[in-house]
Amino acid sequence: MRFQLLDADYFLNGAKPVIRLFGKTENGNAICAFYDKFQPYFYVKQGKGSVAALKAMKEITNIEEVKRFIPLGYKKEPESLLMITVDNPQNVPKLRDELVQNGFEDFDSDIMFKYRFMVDFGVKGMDWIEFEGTKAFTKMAKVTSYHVNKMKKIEKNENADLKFLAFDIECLPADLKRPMDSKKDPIVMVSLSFSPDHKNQKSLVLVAKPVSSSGVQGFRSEKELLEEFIKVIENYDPDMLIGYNCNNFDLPYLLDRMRKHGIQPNFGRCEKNVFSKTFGMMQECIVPGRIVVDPYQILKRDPWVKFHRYNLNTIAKELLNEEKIDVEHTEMPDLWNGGREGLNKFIEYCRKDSELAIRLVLEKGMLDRFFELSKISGLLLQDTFGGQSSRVETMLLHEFRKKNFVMPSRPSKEELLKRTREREKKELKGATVLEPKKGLHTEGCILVLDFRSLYPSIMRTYNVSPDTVLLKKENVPATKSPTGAYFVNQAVREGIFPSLLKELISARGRIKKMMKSAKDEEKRILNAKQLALKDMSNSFYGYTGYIRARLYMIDVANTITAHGRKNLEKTKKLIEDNFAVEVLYADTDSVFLKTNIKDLDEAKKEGSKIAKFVSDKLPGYLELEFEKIYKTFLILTKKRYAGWEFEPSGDGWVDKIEMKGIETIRRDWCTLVSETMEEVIKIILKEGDIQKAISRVRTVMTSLKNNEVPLEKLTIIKGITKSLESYEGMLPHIELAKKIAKRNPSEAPVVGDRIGFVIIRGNLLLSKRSEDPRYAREHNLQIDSDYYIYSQLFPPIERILSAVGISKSELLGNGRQASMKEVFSKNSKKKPAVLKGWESFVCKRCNKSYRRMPLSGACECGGDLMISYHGTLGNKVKR
DNA sequence: GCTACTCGGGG
DNA sequence: GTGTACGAGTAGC
Repeated sequence: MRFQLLDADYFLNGAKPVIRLFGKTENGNAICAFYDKFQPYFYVKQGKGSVAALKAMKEITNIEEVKRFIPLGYKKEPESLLMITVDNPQNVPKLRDELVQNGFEDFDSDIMFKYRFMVDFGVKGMDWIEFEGTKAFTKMAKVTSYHVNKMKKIEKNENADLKFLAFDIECLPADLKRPMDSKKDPIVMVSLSFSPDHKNQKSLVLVAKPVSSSGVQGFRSEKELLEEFIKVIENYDPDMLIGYNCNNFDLPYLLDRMRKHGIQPNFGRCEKNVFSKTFGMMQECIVPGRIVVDPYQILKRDPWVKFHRYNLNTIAKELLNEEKIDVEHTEMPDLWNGGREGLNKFIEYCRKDSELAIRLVLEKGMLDRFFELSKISGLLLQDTFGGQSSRVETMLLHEFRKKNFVMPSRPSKEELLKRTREREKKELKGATVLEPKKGLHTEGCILVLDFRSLYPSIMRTYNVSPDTVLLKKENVPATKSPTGAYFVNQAVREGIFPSLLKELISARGRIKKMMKSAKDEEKRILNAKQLALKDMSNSFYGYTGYIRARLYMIDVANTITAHGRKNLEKTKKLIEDNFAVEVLYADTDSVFLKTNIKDLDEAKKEGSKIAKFVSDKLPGYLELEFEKIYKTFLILTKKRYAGWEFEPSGDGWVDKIEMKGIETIRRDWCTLVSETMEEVIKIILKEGDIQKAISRVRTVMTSLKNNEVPLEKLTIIKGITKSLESYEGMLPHIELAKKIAKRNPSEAPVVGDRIGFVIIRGNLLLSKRSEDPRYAREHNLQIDSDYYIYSQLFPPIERILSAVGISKSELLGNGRQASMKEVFSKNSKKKPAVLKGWESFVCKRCNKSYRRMPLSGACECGGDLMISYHGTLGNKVKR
């Protein structure tokens, strides 16, 4: 028999642990395999511990002396350790603690039993397993089950056919002013979406009301509804249970409501109930034998793609070009209690949410990457949704088993504290970021070159690894790192990290080659695989500096960044000494070079030439690559720039505006600001016309003054995070919330609401002049154009324009106007004084503020200028 | 500019 | 479950 491993756990048969593997066969049948011949064990180093005490412990079934390497620092020979076998996994923590108290040092003692098993059998998550066994008749699984005698991993690339079920609940709040309360507020609806179809239906909505129609099933009570929910899941038997934010909301809520009605939340694939665990702010729900997929959590943690907001509506709009049905949660009670029409709307609203959730997962191939991460790291699919460190550690565990290493325990509270304190003295130094040549660059193409996987290459080139660093001076061939640490040469021993990286990188190379001839489905999977490999290779450096890592080694982390800094310096020098280009900027692993080449193809040639030249002169695996061209480039500060990018594509070029670190969209800006910023940047980069950019801003200012901007574009949205009374300061949205509450107590905003407001004209304090846009329109209130110009529009626009030499007063039209020639002239040596950050020059007499010192040294009105910092006036400026 | 704290999603 | 868990953005200094 063969199956693909989806989930695993264990149960006790008397005192005997039985491993339980859940999976899917090649025919798409759910299956469960039991293995009862595996014993828990861990290692200790004797230290000051007493072996006699050890032998007296009755839970220990065997003690064996073994030789193992400990991967903290280079050791020539393995050490003598005691391998302790235990009757029951549950006894391990207690025993371990006792032994540690007794002076032993523990290893491999906090590895979950299922992973211990998988590692020892060389099986990773989503692997295919072939086994011999006999059919089992047991209550310990609800799917076809077997007792396994022999098993092994087999090579097979395809994935089994899986069943997906997405769900969404709707609750009815008893009190609209309070947050949802699972003790009081019932679940009135649950929608389910299936893939493939369930009984020829794509979806189903269960409703706690006696209504029924196609795709709608009514019930007399919440209790009956919940019981049916469990039945449908059991009946359909999905592998994946999908819900948007279901880990934090839907599932815990369902569990609470089921508990209230005395319903066992048993909708996994065995006798074990569904449960949720809380840690810190997060919750995670476990459905034994199935995989809980929460698209919200997956998207939120995705390091490659960022969204402005992560609510289902925004995400569905961005990814599926589809929106939720428009129902405010405050109208839910009315829809529920009103007529059939409202109820239908509510039902379809609910249905749509689970449809969107399942479509996100399936149409966007959201799980592809995690299937591959699972196969590479060894984690069960469910666990790949978590952090990077567990991926690294599980992969290491597999490698350690092969190479005779043991795994140190997770750091204790005390150890964490120690590390934090140590960190204050011996900080983790980061990468080099060169001070950029600020401003607009349009004279020639800007070449961007960067190092192909810099940190992995460094680790491989210099054999940097936790198990190759010399903890004390030793007489072995070793190389000194820029930090002064020594790492043994590869000939002595290839480090575990470099060797794993070698495998990951060469596997990625193979996959990328295969991708070239692949298409459609195959190509998609290969792409997911190569991304997962890249993800994994990039995790190793960060892991060594991650404070909770089992193999936390700050010296190793520091060595890596030190090599990176040295390498970047060397690269800069090599380029400056040998090519007629100017290094405008460099950050970590990339350099930005200004050329005088106008032609894209020629620029590309030059870029490749420089990349090759540098790569040839750098050691080992370090390789500089030509990445892209910017025809024009605007850099404001370190990490903040925009460029008109051209990327080679086939025979031609594709262009786009690329922005890094320059935010055009922020929650606390109205859309007018975002739009204007984008336009301004586009004009500057594509047309190189700063005057046009300025006049664009002036046009916006004018239309603000003339009341021509629609209120939607001026609405600022802020959330209410606590009760209105508990706000101490004056905040516009809070004052508005109070106003609304006074006008119409039934609409009073509550915690969690987001308030949209505009600022209207008047003599009151700013925060008192916030108004509901609808109310403002109905009562024909005028907006405060000055507020929008000076407080909203200007700060971000000014940051951009000041980088191209335009001051605020110039922008306002009351200062000297910079001519095109002047703006573009390369070296206007007579630079007027320019202040940093939020500083400005303010006239003592008329209060006019200047970003740059006027040439006269005084204000237009003749008044003295003062330096203002954060709005506080400081020293008088000498004329 | 830097640090501390808050909040996210869900109804 | 042989365990553990964040990070971006904003307010406050």
